[in-house]
Amino acid sequence: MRLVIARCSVDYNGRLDAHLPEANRLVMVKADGCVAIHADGGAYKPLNWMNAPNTLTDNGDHWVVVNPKGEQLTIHLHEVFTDTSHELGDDPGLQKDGVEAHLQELLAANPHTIEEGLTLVRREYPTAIGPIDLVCRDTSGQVVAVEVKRRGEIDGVEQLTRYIERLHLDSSLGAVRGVFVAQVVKPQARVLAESRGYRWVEVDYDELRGMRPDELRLF
Amino acid sequence: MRLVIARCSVDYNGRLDAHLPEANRLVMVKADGCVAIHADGGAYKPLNWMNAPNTLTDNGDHWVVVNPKGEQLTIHLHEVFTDTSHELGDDPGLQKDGVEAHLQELLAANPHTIEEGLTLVRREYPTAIGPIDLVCRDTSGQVVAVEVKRRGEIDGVEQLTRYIERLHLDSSLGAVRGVFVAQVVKPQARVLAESRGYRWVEVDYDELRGMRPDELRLF
DNA sequence: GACTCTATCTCGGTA
DNA sequence: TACCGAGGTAGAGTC
Repeated sequence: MRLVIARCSVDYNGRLDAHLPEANRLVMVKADGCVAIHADGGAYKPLNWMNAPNTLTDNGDHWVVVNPKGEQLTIHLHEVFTDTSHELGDDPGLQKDGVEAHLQELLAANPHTIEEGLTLVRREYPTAIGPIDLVCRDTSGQVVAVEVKRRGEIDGVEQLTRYIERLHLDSSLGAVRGVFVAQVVKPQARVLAESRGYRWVEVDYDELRGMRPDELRLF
Repeated sequence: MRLVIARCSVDYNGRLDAHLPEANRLVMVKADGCVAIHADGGAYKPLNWMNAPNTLTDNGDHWVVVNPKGEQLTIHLHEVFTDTSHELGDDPGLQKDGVEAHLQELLAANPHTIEEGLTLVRREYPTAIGPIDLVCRDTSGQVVAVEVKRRGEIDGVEQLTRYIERLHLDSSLGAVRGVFVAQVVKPQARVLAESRGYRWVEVDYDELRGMRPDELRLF
């Protein structure tokens, strides 16, 4: 990793055009070739960047970084304060817990928390346009398509709509009902879900995590 | 900006739980307090981070960063290789050109480029499910809902569909027609737009930019 | 390679 | 502040 502290100006021409006036910044070049220009604030996102794969040409007072798509980043170095390099080696990577996949697992193990009497038919039910998070049956035997989100927003309802359209093509399933499940369902998503005739349900992640899968046998 | 190169391990507990095993990395602390841990690869995104506002407690061999929401980042420093600080000062910020907002402005000033005789009723027309980019009237007086995208893809057509559904609830507007506008309309989006009965139009950004708003008086 | 969907998305705007 | 939509979204997984 190469770290350059410099007074610089930057131009990006690619998916859009962007310009950075002259100022002091950090230019970071990683081992995989990707380049990022950081100001001394503004979260983790750099002001400008170019991801790998790319080619960096060092012309002394300015660097030109181009990628195979023809996007171009030009860094003018007006004054270099420090320029250091460090060997970091490979990274073992991040271990995550608590993302949507986990929520979906918990709900698959406890479908009654979505709706009393609901039983799981299949998780990741395959369709031509992608897998449906959960397919269940209710107490009356009707098929219920469930879309799970961590945060329930409008495009999740669109997703559910596409899946239900798809299931309706399969006449063997009969009428299919939709349920939209999330930790939080946003107002706009509620309106849209209701207008499409879907129930929406908010679930508590921590409560679910505390449950044993066999709790459903109590019902 | 403080830059620490160190062998470290990291734990994040907040919106999810995440753990980074011991390895050599860059720890970046910006003037606004935000912290980012970078490996020597993997684009510009850090492995772990904590945005401002937060408070950093330096306990020597480990740092604890907490934010007002109760999220917590713990950085264990097993071996520090370098630890440098740099005064960068404020950044003038990025100037962007060519984003959707700009395209929408240009089209609002020149609705006739979407369709001859079209006149603007309102930009960012409010509905319960979000604002419609442009609402216009055509020469026959019919209301036309316009969705503007930089890149015309399928979800833009879905968005337009939702808006038109919504406008149909308002009987005072009469029948509403839809037009999908983008610099490039992808094949799948064309098909979907046509099947829903919407026109789609590709516009030239550079040409629009060269226009004066008063050009529409010529028509 | 193209498509789909998640994300500690980030970021900016607005009510 | 919360909510909503755009993004040079990036990145992972699947087909």
